[in-house]
Amino acid sequence: MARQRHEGKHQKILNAAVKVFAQKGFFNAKVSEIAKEARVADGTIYLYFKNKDDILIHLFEEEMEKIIRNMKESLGASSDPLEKLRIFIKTHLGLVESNPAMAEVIQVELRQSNKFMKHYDNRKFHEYLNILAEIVRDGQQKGLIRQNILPSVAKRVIFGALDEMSTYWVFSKRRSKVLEEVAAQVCEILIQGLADGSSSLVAGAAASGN
Amino acid sequence: MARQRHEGKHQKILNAAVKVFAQKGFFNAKVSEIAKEARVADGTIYLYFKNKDDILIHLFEEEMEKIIRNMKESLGASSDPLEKLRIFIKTHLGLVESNPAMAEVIQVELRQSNKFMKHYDNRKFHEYLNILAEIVRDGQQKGLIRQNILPSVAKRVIFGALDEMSTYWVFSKRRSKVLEEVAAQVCEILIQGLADGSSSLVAGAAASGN
DNA sequence: GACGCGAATGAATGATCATTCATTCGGGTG
DNA sequence: CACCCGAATGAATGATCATTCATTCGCGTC
Repeated sequence: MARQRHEGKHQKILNAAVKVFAQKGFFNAKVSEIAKEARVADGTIYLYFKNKDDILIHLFEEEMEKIIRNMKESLGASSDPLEKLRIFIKTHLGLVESNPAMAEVIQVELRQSNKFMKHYDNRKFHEYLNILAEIVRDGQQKGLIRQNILPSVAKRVIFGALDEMSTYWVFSKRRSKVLEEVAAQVCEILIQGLADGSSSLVAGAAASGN
Repeated sequence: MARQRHEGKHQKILNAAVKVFAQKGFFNAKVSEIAKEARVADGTIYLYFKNKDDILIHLFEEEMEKIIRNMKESLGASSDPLEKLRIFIKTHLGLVESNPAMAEVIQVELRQSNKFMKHYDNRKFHEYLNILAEIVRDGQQKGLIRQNILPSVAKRVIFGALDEMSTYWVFSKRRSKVLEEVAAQVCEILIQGLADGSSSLVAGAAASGN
């Protein structure tokens, strides 16, 4: 059993960290708690990570990598930009639903990280945002999204909306089915908001009158 | 000079705290630094606040109160819900522009506060969000906003979008004039997104074709 | 079965701060 | 001026952890 797969403990520690960080927040989390949760000695943590910050950084990096890969794969299913937007939204909220603890950590600590780790520049997060910018740009080229909107603004409007919805959902204890319903509404608002009204009927999200 | 106006030091400490929290984040801020910034002895802080958390709570409470009062006043200028939305967006981003440090603290620590102060329930923040919900509800009654959107979802989509834009703007050092331009774009997206397309021409935000 | 060695342990260390409180300050009062 | 009292001070205290490292473990090898 000894001479463990290196990956084994590394991952075990990260999983424990997600749990503890989600529960107490990064700053109130004790390294010794993470160790306990991972069923590992305090010192062992330092064989796998430089320090407490380093744990958080790895959490981000590795999780964002998975998320980005997964998102790109899901998006591959369609070539229609508006449809892609819908997929993005549903996938994002779906991820939150399937791993609330991770979502909580990423949401809350992501903000923090801007300050307490001035050097860590968060490339991965920007890569994620830029998937959105790309979709918007593509939509503009195809005349489906209004030309006068800056993709860099749109990506933040979309992400911000999703993130705030997630926060709400993660913190409200009613982990009901509603996230599905919420996702649909967010789609409606954002897609109708971005769509170029001059091009005939918009994909179908804005079903109402018109 | 002694026997200071009580209010005097209370406010001086809060102002110092905003500066320090914005710079280092709540957890990395030392009480002694706040004291130094406020030109006050360490112990003096404890004559005005119960503890470090208490400083942050007062910051929230008092600032949100001002913001809410100010926002409600600005909104009084119009009775058209879509126009009100525009006003809300511009006012919110205007506040961020005029007090970035405060915005930074509220944005970042607001999230945190959900965790590290389980008891502090943040009524003020919800009050702020509910201004948005009210506008949306009103718009629905007047047939200007789509009926099938839950105000509770809309308020978070709007707030989330604004908040993310602010984060971006606050952190990017280019404090240029662009926030004005950005506000306009956010208005366009959100107003077209919420508006009931079946009612004739939408207020004017979505100028394009149609 | 004993030796070697990387992995793991967890008690001890040392720094860092929030908070306290004995002391001082300074102006108002008689 | 002498006294009072609330306000302010800041050095000292005590807790809390992150991190280290001397020691132990346990497998694989001969």
